[in-house]
Amino acid sequence: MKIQAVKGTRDFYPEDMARRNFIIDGWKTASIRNGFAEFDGPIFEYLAMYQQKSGDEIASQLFAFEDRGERMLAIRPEITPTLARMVNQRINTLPRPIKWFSVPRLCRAERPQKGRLREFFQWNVDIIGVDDCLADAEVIFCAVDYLMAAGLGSDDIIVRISSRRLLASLLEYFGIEESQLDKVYAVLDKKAKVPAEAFEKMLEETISDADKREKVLKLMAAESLVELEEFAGNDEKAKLAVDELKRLFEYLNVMGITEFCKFDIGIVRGLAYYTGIVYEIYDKSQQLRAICGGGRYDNLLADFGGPKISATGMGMGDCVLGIVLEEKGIFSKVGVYGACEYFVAYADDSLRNDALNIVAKLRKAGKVTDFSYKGGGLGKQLKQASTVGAKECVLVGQEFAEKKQLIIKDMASGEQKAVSDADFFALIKR
RNA sequence: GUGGGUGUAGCUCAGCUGGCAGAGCACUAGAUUGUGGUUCUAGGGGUCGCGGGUUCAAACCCCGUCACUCACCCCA
Repeated sequence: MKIQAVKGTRDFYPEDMARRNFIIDGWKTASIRNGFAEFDGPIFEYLAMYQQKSGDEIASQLFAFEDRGERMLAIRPEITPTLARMVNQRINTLPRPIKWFSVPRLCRAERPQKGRLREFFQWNVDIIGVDDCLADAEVIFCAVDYLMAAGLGSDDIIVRISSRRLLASLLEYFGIEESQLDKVYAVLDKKAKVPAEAFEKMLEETISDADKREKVLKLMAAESLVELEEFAGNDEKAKLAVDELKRLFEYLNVMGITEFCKFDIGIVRGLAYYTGIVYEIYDKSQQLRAICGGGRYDNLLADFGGPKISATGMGMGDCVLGIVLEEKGIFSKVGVYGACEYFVAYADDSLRNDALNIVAKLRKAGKVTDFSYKGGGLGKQLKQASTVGAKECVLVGQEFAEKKQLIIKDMASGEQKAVSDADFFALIKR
């Protein structure tokens, strides 16, 4: 019976693994550079933990199972609940602000499509215990800092930023009832995804009052914060929300990433738990789904039985990001075998043990070293050295047997020189 | 959950009106027993997704089925 990989999963052959590591190493380095500490939790948790937040409907998209103790468990579809659980458990002893990151492997039983699989990696960066939008600015900076380090610029990506609080207060100010907000959000979220006519029709079905609808349409056309101030009028809540956004953009400006950032009132995000600033990062071509999404979720810890402490964070999956890096040609620079520093080749089988001895010495000196099991002529071995991308070859030939001399060959230039093995290892050790 | 597309060598795919199962890349070996990348030559590798039907004859036509994939729905 031929077994194949499960739908929506990936096999990571060495060349794929090189790309995956390129992404994940970049994430970790950027996180640490920005002052975040790494955490992780178990790969499965109680099913109830995810149901509690997301409802039964979401449970059908979980990989859930029962263990032998009749516990209902689920493979983690996100790590935020685990983060909330872990922080709550030690809330009184953790120094604040809590700046944590994680790169969990996650599973969601959805229909796979471009940029979305059933198993993937997601970089999460969170700041807990800071009310000020400076924390939001720092999370955004961290994401942009990574993307820049990976080789993407403001011509490639855009951070679209809005505020749930602003939208909620303005909609309320317009006279839309609070109970209707979630439905309206769902429609507004479609603004950039459907044609203008279709959008207006959807809005018509949701908001019956033509006057209110007109206001909402005008609001959605707003392109700057200045315009929003006019909408807010004298409404205190709306003004506060606009002020917060203005402060956020000021921080982003001071941090020098304004060119990446754009106010976009169409950013709503489907997730119910966002409470304030929300944002998504997109490929500039806009052909792909979001690379990254995040925002403020001030009720999260409380929802999981903890104190009411504010939090903000973002998540970035490896699937869409991988497509973008591929399209921009960034992956082509990621080598698979590039690490091999020395390849030791021997001219004759009688020199094999000498070669092996040299291999061992090089490895003990910390050098990435390889050699041929088969031997069979220098030509063969040099070919193998090329295949594994060796930088230099150490040739062990008759001159080694006679006078302990090695030939060091630079594989890029082809130049080679003879040195005594004592000199060679003295050079290596420094 | 809905709709489209595709299943042929390890990979990417060609295969006409039904008539011996193909190419490129990759792999292995040789040209080259003390010098790699290039080149040339040869070789290995197939349940044509699976099951049934039509036919003298099916990768090709028909029916069914499975898998993958793309787009919707949804998106924590």
